[in-house]
Amino acid sequence: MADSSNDHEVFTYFNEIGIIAQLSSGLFEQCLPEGLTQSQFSVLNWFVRVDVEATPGRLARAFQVTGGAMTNTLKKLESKGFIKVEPDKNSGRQKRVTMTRKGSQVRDKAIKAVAPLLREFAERFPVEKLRRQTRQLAEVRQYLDEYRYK
Amino acid sequence: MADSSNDHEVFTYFNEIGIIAQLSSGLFEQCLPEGLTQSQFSVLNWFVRVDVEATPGRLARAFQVTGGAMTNTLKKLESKGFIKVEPDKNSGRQKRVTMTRKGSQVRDKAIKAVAPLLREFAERFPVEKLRRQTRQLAEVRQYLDEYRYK
DNA sequence: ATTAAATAGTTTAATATTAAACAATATGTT
DNA sequence: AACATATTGTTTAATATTAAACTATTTAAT
Repeated sequence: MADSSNDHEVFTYFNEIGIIAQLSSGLFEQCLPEGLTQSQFSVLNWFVRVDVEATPGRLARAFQVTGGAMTNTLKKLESKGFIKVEPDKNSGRQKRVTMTRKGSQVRDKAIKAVAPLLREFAERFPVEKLRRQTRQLAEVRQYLDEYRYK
Repeated sequence: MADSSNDHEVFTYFNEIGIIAQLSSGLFEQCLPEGLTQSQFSVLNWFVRVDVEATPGRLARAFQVTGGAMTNTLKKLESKGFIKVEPDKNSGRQKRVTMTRKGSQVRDKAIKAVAPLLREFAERFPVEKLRRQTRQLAEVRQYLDEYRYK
């Protein structure tokens, strides 16, 4: 059977994706202001894209990291004054996380800092092509996301 | 201008890639035998795909990690008897790394362990489509790889 | 009502990684 | 030949992450 040669091609596919992820998040992180890490930025950005408030657990699930990792990230963000963490009035074990004005400003600043990279990239790779690829990638992402619960 | 909406689409593109990288390397690593990590496996696999011997520096460059990280990875592999690290006869500061027979066996075992995942994936995503995507991804990878030296 | 089980968040110990300092060796310049 | 510089690899301190133990609270079962 030709199966084992297919293996190699699937492997190569994921290999390319892995390298791109590494390179892009490296370039990306270099731009971030205020010593923001990728994960810290992601949390701030979440508050813009998804919802204005969250529990630590919801964020941990959203980014698929452990609770401990999220506790750590939130501590860093809180100590810089970018988020506020309060006890939930209705539930004694949950907490309520929100982004502060300052957090929102630094998120905007980060977006601006990263924009030139994105623009330059979009010049080289036309957005229509990118959009097509993104659609295909989304299918793959969805497949893998479901696969991990099997 | 419509530039800032383009930004968003480029961002989404890299976001999908980042998530796929995370999920796939997670699934992948779960399969690996002998407590091999992704980086350890990658080094063993390099000895099959690229060359039968290397210096630590060459490997560090190949995987784009720091020298310290490679030192650590090689120590782990050496302690399990999967590679051999010797001083280079011709150069006093370089070392010579090779894979042992045992290392080669465990690499083959890892490949077999991962194969079912790859097969199942290839059933859902036909290899011709994958190949096309891989070609596009390789262009992007190359672009980013050059970009980081600018 | 008690007790058992599940859930939310934190802490701890271990690991993989990086950046920076370091040691040893090689190369180049004068 | 002597000295400065570059290269190779390791070590150290710091960080981000995970898995597992733990605490506190809520929900479910009897």
